[in-house]
Amino acid sequence: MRLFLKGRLRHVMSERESALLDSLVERVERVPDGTCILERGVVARQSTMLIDGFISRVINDSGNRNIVGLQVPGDFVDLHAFALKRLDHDIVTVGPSLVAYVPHAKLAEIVAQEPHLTRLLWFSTLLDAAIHREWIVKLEQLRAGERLAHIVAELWHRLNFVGLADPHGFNMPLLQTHLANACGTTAVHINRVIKSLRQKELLELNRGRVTIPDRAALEAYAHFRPDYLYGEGSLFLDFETDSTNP
Amino acid sequence: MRLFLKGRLRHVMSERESALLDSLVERVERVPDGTCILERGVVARQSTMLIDGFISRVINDSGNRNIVGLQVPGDFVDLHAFALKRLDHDIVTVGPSLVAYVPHAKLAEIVAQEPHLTRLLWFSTLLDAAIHREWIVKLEQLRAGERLAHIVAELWHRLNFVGLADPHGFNMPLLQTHLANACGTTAVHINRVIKSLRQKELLELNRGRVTIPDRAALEAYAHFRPDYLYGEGSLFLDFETDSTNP
DNA sequence: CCGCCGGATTGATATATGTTAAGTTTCCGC
DNA sequence: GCGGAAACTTAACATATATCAATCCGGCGG
Repeated sequence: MRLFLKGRLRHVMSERESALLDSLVERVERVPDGTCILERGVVARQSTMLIDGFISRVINDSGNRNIVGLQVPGDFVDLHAFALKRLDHDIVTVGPSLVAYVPHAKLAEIVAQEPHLTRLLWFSTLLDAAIHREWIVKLEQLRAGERLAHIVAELWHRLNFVGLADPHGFNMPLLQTHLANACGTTAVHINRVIKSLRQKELLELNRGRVTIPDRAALEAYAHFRPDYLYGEGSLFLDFETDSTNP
Repeated sequence: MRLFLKGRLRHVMSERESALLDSLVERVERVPDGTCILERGVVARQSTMLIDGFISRVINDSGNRNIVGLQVPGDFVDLHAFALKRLDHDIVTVGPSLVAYVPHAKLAEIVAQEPHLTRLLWFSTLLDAAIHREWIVKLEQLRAGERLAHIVAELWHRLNFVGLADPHGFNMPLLQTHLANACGTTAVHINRVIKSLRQKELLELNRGRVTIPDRAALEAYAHFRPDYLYGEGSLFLDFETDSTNP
């Protein structure tokens, strides 16, 4: 779990807290592509940390598989289920992944005894909410090409936080179908849009690999501003104000 | 603050906890229409409970005022700011409103001493996240008319939880411009869509008042399923499992 | 090596929505 | 009650995207 909040608030977590978090893991498991780890409406007794691979948040409606969020390594994917108990969406792997499970009983002990760590966990779930909000803006305001560029820009930054991006792109298991579902458009149209971005030399997309020739140009095209990701030195500066640290 | 989580988890909150929450309020204030209560990027030292009126979550981008969420009485609007410290969006009143402020220092004490109540507060922020996700689905999948119907259906349920809806509609200060910004469309188009819904007898929209002739029909049209709102008896059934209650 | 299959690509046509512009109604201060 | 601003309404036209249909391509099992 050493990737948890890396690039974000890792520095305000003490070594003791890090070790404590590690000790919560009950089981590590390799899961194949397309596995539903936690289903909408089912009572959850554990939450999942993503160690390797990609995970999508999916809401099914009248046959459509809408992707409402994407998770990368280091994300405490369904920590939401600790407070919500039953999720409103499915948690589905994209590509083979490695996950770690943390029982809710142990999280309850943390909440009872570790206010500072509790607040960090709470923070990490609200980070997801901030990302949701940016997706809403993206869907309200951008057109398909810009939406795709926005998702790619976001993924680059989030993967960069955990050391999985390089200056010219990153590896990614998402198919064009997934990207279409995440952009609120069709596979046919996302394909046309990819072609157009390729011609503009903003983006190259091959099986499993995204290439970004000029990241600044891509981000400008996507109206992307990274501050909502709460990376170190951006929106989040002074966590310790009126601290709950013991 | 007696409206907080009403219709949702109010029943798992003890009288002691309710009184404790009430005691956190430092100041109650009447604020006029269009006031920005908390601005993106500004360090927050208190959070706001909405007592009366409406509040919008707004993200400005290149001149557009995108509404990424709406809050109704009983909502602990910017509780997110307690864990995030700086918000990624603005909190803006729609119509004159009555709000109560809770200092973060007092919330920090709650986190340190009241694990059960902490978890309820955490829950309420994740409820916002669940609503964000449903908005994402709405924007990905529905067309403008269905989006508008969806927002109206959602508002009816949320207002109903706190006793502010009636069987045939509710009062609402949102202008057509607001609805357009929340549906990711233009004021001109939202107007066309309102006309069409009126003709279909699904919706009547006058200044300050929404009339719903046939709620079941409206919800069917909007593909609306209320379970993501975590009303009593829906997704959220057994909060006390592996409880943190002392 | 062949054939198959899932994913990617391209084309033609239909539809929803954006844009611009002009008019109408409602509200509110004077 | 009058004048003006703000909100709402309608129209004509431009464009992005959906839909339907066909083809292409690459990996993989036989």
